[in-house]
Amino acid sequence: MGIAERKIREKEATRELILRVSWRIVKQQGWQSLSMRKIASSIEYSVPVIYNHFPNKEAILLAFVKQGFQKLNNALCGATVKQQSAEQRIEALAYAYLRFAATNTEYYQLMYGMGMPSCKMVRETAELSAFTDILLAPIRLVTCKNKSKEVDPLMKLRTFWSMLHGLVCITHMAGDHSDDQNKTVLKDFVHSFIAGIKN
Amino acid sequence: MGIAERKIREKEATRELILRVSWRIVKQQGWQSLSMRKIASSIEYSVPVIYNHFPNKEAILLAFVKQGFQKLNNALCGATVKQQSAEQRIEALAYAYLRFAATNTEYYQLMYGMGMPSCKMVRETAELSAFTDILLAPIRLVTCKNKSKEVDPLMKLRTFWSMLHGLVCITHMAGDHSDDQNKTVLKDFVHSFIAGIKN
DNA sequence: TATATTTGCTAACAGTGTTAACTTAAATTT
DNA sequence: AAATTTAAGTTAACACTGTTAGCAAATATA
Repeated sequence: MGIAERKIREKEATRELILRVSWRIVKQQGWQSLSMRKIASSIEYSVPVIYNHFPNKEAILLAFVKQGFQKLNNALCGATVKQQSAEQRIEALAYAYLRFAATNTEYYQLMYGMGMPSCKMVRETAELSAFTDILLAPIRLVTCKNKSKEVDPLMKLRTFWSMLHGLVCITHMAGDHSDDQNKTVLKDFVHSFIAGIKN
Repeated sequence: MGIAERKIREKEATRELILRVSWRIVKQQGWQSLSMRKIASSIEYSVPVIYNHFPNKEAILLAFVKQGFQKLNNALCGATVKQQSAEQRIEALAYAYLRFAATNTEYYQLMYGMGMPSCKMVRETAELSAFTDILLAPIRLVTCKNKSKEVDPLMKLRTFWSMLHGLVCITHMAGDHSDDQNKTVLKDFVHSFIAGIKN
């Protein structure tokens, strides 16, 4: 009996439809003004139908958070494979991170700006732990190589992440998307960061 | 005729009452659930009265943003006066910044988390330009001293601010308020930052 | 074909920010 | 002091928001 399967397929289809129209609304009007009624009218169903696919509005936004981290992870992975040394990889990661934040502002805002409920989220969502793993890998390589000083890779990860996110925030806030200054700041950052874990 | 003056005084009094009860609500229930009706019932007036003192709700929150930057500026100034060298001042600023963010989470969230309308705000609000001046002063001192390389103080300010804010964000997100790790990361940051502007 | 189940709808509840219209109180002018 | 003007504060509404209970219709199972 393929009926059940067809139903599952249909359900999945409308679920993705909801996400698709939601994303269109987010891009057009900002995620602040995404509403259940707007979604409902876009998918040409009544409002309660949405609740058959998502427990609440937050779950829809959370889906985008995960989607965003997946995209970010892909971008980061794509940036590392080309590089040879761990140091070059770290630098490439930093550039890729900033490029992602600059070109996917809606995603980035959702990923970080949603009132930061992330205390539990960091551990629970797979996409986020994958993200930290990607950043951690080349850091581990460098820290292991030089055993003169004992440096905690997890601490260095935090340093690196703080650096990147801070730069994105301030850049975003200044409304300055001329990458001139940013690249200089980033270069500055990355080089001193790498120097900090090497010696 | 002191009537007009008394009226001005009364008006100012209820304005401050609005801010006072609003802040109480923010601290108790979070700024997300601050509402005009809650404010109205707290001040024992009807809702439209609030609009005689503030054009809209955002203006109330903006008042807290300014208040927050004033408090931050005070904390930063208090931290610098004790220090002798510019390098020590920079380090003290960094610690004071993190301490402020840790102890005044509500303020910090409002100052940065309000959907970042700050594009115009950065230039327009006096408290923010005062803030940047405070950070900029010791940076300028160090950059001027060493004329071997030409470093842009404004760029270094961005680097410094990014560093601090990024660290606050990630710390906040991790829900980790044990200052052990943070202090190590911050020390790491500050030293490499100072090294970056010296040579 | 009759029964059970899922699906989708309308309408409502309890909120939100904001504002127009009206009443009451206060201050000014005659 | 009385009449008029001005300011203050109220109620009630508008247009939204997320969420859910109750009911009708379409579908799948027995």
